[in-house]
Amino acid sequence: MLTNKDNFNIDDFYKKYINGPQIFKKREALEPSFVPYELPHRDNEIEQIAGKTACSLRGGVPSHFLIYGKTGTGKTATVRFVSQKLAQYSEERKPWWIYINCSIVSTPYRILAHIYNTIVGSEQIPPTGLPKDVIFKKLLGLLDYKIKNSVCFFVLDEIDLITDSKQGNEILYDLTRLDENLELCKTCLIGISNKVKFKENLDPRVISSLGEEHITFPVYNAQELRDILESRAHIAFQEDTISEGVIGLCAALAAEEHGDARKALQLLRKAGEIAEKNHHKTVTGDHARKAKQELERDHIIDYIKGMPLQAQLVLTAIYLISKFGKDRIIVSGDIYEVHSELTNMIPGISTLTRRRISDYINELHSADIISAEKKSMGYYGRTKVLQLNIELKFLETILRDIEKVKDVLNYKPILIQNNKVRISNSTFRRLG
DNA sequence: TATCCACAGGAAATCAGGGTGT
DNA sequence: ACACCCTGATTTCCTGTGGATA
Repeated sequence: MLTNKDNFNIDDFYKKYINGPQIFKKREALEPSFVPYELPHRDNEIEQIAGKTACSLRGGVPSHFLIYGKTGTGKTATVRFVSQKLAQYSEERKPWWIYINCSIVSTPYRILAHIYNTIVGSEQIPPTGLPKDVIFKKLLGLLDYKIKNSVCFFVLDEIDLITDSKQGNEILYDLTRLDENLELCKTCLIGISNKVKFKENLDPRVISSLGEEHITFPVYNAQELRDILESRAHIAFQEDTISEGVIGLCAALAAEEHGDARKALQLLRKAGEIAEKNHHKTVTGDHARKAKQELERDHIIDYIKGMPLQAQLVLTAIYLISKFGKDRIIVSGDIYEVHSELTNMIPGISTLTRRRISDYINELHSADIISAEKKSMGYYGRTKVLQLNIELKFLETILRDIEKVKDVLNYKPILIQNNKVRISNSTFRRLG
């Protein structure tokens, strides 16, 4: 990271950069959004999706279906790939494909607005304000008017993110029933999920129209990952810039964690960037290993910096307890207390309830920043015992960058100051 | 063995902040 | 100005629970 601390000269930097070795030819080819001309090891899945959607070429209506598979198994890329091919073969009845990433477009209103705005090509529906049913009616009119005699595919990526709420199920139900209210246009819903068991909290009515047919994407093994990297590297890098074995190494590193192709590609890109930054002519195994470390760090940093302030304060509370309470066991009650102390010290920040803190703890847990284990202390109640999963020093550097947090990083929480006894329970004494 | 602690975590309600059309 | 809409964050209310202790 470049800061303006010593003598960084931006002119020199750019000159050096321009004259330095050129590694990339087409960096975008390593981005997740890139749709390649060929998809290695996905013939089977391509065939299945093509099979399910082909009837649209002859005016038929494909039935809704689901796609399962872990992250980085090529689900989205394959759908995009098939959709592009399909478009080549449909001259009169050009189908529409509308992609909705439920992690971004996450509410019923916004899903409807997104579909509408995508079709008209401008932001006609404002981000909020209108009643849902009004948009729904407008959308029906639009579909019939604009997509006459053709099929509109809705691809809901990360669909599992909306199915745990009542309204999420509502909107899915509405979308699967669109056709009943349409005269000329037909629709097909494709749900993509990386959780296999997400059907559990799916409305039975939705399952019956969406969940009966599905396609499952298996994870890639190391050899398959290698093939994928090989073909992308060919597009992305200049000739002879990748040294022997780098591709295999990236594939192997990514295969360690369930064969995630997105990660493998990221790794390769990062390795290239590291080489480029250091003005090396070729990408080496060292670059790849370094890339792995940096990616992990970057991910944690981005995640923490992107959290809401209250969540950052919860993490800070955990940080302070770990820092000052050597060997002390961290339980949720302690976090609540320390968090309350912190919010009282920082102006403009409200104190939260236990319930809310509990949710934030869960979020940190599922982000793997902390580990948490439910534990019973018998007569002394039940709680969660937590532990930081990242290094204290590293966490400190991240927290230091957060404006409202950095001033409290040396605060010694009260419950640690009078270490000997906990007032309302003896959890500490018993466990410590 | 009944009790009781210190929470976990689900469901629904509330609030504030961004909007709408009339 | 007014009545109403949607959302995200949070609170309120609540039921459930493992196991040491009385």
